[in-house]
Amino acid sequence: MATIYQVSELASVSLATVSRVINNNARVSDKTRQKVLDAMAELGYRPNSIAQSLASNCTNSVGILVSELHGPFFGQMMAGIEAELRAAGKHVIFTTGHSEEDKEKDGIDFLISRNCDALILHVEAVTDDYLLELSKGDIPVYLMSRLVDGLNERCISLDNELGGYLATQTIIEQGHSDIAYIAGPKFKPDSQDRLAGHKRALANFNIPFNEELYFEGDFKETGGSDGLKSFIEHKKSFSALICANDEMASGAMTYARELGLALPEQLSIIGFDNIIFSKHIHPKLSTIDNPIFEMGHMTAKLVLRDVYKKKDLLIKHFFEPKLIARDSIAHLG
Amino acid sequence: MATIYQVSELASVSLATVSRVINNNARVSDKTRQKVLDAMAELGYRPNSIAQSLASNCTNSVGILVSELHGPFFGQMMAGIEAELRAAGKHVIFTTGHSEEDKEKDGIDFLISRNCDALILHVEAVTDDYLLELSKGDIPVYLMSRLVDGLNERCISLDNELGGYLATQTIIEQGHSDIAYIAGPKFKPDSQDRLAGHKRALANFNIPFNEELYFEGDFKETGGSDGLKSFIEHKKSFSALICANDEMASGAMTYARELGLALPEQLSIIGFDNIIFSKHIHPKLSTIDNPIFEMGHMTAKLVLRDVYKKKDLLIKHFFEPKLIARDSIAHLG
DNA sequence: TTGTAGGCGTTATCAT
DNA sequence: ATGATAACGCCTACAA
Repeated sequence: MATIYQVSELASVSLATVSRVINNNARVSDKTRQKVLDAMAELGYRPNSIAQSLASNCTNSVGILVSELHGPFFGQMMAGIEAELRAAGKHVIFTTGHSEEDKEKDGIDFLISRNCDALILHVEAVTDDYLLELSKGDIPVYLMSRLVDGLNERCISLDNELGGYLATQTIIEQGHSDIAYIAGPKFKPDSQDRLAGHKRALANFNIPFNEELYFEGDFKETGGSDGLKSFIEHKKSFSALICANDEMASGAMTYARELGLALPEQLSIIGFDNIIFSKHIHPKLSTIDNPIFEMGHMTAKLVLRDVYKKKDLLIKHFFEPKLIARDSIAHLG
Repeated sequence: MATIYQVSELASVSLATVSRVINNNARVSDKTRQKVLDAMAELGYRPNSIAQSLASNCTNSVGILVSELHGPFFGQMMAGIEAELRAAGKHVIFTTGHSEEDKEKDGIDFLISRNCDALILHVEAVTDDYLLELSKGDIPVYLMSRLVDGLNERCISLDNELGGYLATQTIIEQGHSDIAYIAGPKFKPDSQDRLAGHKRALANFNIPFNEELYFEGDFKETGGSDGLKSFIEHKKSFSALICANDEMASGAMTYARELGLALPEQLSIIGFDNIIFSKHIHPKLSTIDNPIFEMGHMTAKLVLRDVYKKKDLLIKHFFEPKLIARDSIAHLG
């Protein structure tokens, strides 16, 4: 591999001049520049990015922590981030936190040790205090789908409360009042906010919240089936089921069908996230759109603006969910 | 940030000694080691991985190129790779190729420029010759789901031909002989092999291959619906549909239902890949299992063994697909 | 076992 | 506009 030194020799100029044409951040005469360019071409020279990083203290890489690498939700999120960053020549190091505090911290340490220029985190288990502390460090930290007081400028998030409200409102407006709710894990902010929205909608329509029609799921298919099973075993009666994400809605549907329930006639279901597959579930799932791909884009833009000093980037910190009405809700009465 | 030099001062030893305890690759007396360890702790020292990389010519990072970051297939693949590599302290840089030759090459260049220790590629558009040439370079290249002559030791792949055979055999054994086939894009090796298996099975059972019941899809939901639509518009008659992946099967099912077809009674469908959602499709999709998560693991192990010289790693280069029988195939006659 | 010193390939600050 | 030269933080012969 050719080095900058060999290029400078072949072009009969100094090291510094070659560096200047590489970064083109200082005036170099056209003649000299051409000589250098030719020499680089002849040698097939490529700058060594590691050496560049060491000397410039900038690695051009941003570390991303997601809960899982697979799954429709994180897939969209990563795709959004990568597309934007890659176009700017930055690269992206992914790691996982699996929604567990230790693993999240471990992942963050891992990313820090790689000298990332910035961190984009989708963390769920770690405390706000930890994040506040982390933000005092050398590496700027950005948060997706999580709002931390004092870090507002570093957060890109969805109005989950509104989403929760919307879902419940939709169900109520179709005439339902016996409504079951399968939430996500209690400790996750997304779960809490969606549930809060649900309760606000109920209150708004004067429907009491019924603990017996509440189940804490896991945001996976099993959460949906387990929840529905639990309601049924306890002989609860309800005409509609709200699931805090589409995967649980999907699990619930599969289970409902095993029970022989006609969907949506005997049970209306609504999900949350609008993952790609939700329109291929039968009946097509009504859900709340979560623009996670756009949010990924936006977070990347935020990093580009703040860390890499790109100009003219419009940042939107809050995204509004909206209803996607399909076929999984029946009108009652 | 503390440097190795400050640690050496505080511990009153030389730079070299500190380096030795960091890498513990040379004998250091327990007393000295402890002094150094204490000093590191006191300063909150962390080695600068960039400097380590420059000096040692090893970045501890492996570059991964996938077609897409989202999607159930690549999600599983990435998760498999990351889990294994992360456990070994290596990090992982992802980028995308979008199944287009230019973008794939571009992605590979991008990865190379980051001095990855190895490349794991899932490329579909680039030629074999290009890969052969690439392999002559400094960075070892590993291939997933693609077999290139001369690079066999660097490939981890699935017997797609067998999978294609299995799918078709299953359908035939249920009494079907009018069988439509929606393939993946022609240029993708996976598509070609699955189709080859399909044809072999037909031949084996003395069923002629019917061009009119063949459609080239795109491996996405739309491919399935478009294919089915095309068959129907041309008034072809068939009782079973084989899709070269689950996403197309899902798209086809959704469309079939829009047409009012009873599934599986009026149309049997089988997919390929066994993505997570396939069991939540209604009727539950029969399909061919593609152990892509395990293949990701295995590829990572291969890199660990060959590039990072880990011992005792058993490598399996070929994976066999197997049938997952569920509810989307009806017995005929 | 421990220390010395040169090198890894750049960037960046001075001069000139 | 161009050239010396000192960082950047670490690894690794080689020497002691």
